[in-house]
Amino acid sequence: MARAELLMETVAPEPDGTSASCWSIPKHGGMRVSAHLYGDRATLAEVTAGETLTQLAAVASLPGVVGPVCALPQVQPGCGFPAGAVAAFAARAGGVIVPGGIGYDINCGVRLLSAAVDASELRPRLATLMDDLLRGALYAPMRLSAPELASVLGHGASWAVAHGCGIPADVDPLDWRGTMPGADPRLGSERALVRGGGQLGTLGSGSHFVEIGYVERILDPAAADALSLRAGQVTAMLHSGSRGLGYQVSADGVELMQRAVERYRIQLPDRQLACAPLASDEARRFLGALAAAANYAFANRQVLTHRVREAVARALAVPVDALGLSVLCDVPHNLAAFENHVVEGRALSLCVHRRGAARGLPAGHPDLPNALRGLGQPVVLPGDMGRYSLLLLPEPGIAATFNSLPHGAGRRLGRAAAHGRPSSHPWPHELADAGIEVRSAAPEIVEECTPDAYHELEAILEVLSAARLARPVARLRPLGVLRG
DNA sequence: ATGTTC
Repeated sequence: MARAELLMETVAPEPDGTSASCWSIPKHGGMRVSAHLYGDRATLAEVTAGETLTQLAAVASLPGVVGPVCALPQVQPGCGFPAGAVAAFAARAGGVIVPGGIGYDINCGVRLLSAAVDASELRPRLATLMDDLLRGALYAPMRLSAPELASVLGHGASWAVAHGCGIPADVDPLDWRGTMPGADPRLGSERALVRGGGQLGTLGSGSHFVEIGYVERILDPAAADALSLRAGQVTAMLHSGSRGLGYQVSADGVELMQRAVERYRIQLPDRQLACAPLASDEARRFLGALAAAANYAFANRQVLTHRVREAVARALAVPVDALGLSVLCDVPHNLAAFENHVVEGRALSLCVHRRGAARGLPAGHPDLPNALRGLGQPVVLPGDMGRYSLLLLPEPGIAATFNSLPHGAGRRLGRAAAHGRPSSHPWPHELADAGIEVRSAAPEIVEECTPDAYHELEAILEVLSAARLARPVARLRPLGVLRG
């Protein structure tokens, strides 16, 4: 059957009045649960044209899955498991852990900082700042001894704070306060340990970035006030993960699970969805390594935060303390974690996999720190470096996605497709004209980041608002971008 | 995403 015909038969607005912002893919073939797709008609058309629909159906057929499998607006085909998708599994129902449902960059995420200083103060020093960051934040690794690395893997962001990178309050807004529980510092792989020893405090390449910007517009004054956000103030956003260590843990995990699939005789629709029962020894080993790699990423973003603070302070010739550059949020988007959810009136402990998807806890959630209990968990939604990003707050409807949001604008064009663009698109000169300072070790990376390679954030926001997943609090505008 | 093929 042609894929378009399959979609015509299986995707339809729900009878209970679900709007065009959420589409249901009913169970068919081997699916154990339905899948929900959040998006406008254009998103639906993209999903129809590619592999995403098949991949969603494959994920929805895995053992112990608790529906619905959710596809967020920027969803795209991934390695077996779509990027921008969420799937939850119940250990008691034979649920599994799926390394492919986390992604190769374990606990890759985006952190947002906001400063007490105004953008007008920074603008004259911007070029100097970006040159400084290019030298100091892109690749300036800390060398860790084996015991030091073990401590990083066990303690995450707090290790970095205890070693001079930041202040204790930095970890307050972080999930698990920056220390994911259950970490096994042995990782189960010597190679992963070797790779981790020399990369802490490095940004990474590809889509990883540091962006210096400012609050362009407040969209929800009461929420912005509660977060001490005001128009004009300097922001810093950084996107980085667990580097070679996380990659190795993930690759080791896929290999481990491919053996587990045979051992437990799991029927797989796609080899890349290799998995093991959450109750198995294989899962126990992988989950320990996963938490350790997540902690490495938390520590990495903390070290990078320290580097950014030092560079901004140097640029303005003020002490670091005077910047008030505080952590507004730190949003992992490649992770799996055990969480309590209520599904069809039943309280369940679920292992929620978020691949290219953020977690956003709604107001009142018991896992929120006291300071955010009444407001909900702020989530930054990065756009592209020529336009803007958004700060969001979860809305009550977010329970429908297991408290998940998209992780950014998402690529519309592949990185290769963004190369060799016609001269009618004089990117990146447009950025210079707009006063945005771009730095990268590799010029072709900048070319890959042309705004037309990304989805419109506005269209994503419309879907999030219509589905009552989140509301916008502030719009952030870039001033300078360092691309890995 | 990734010492982009140990």
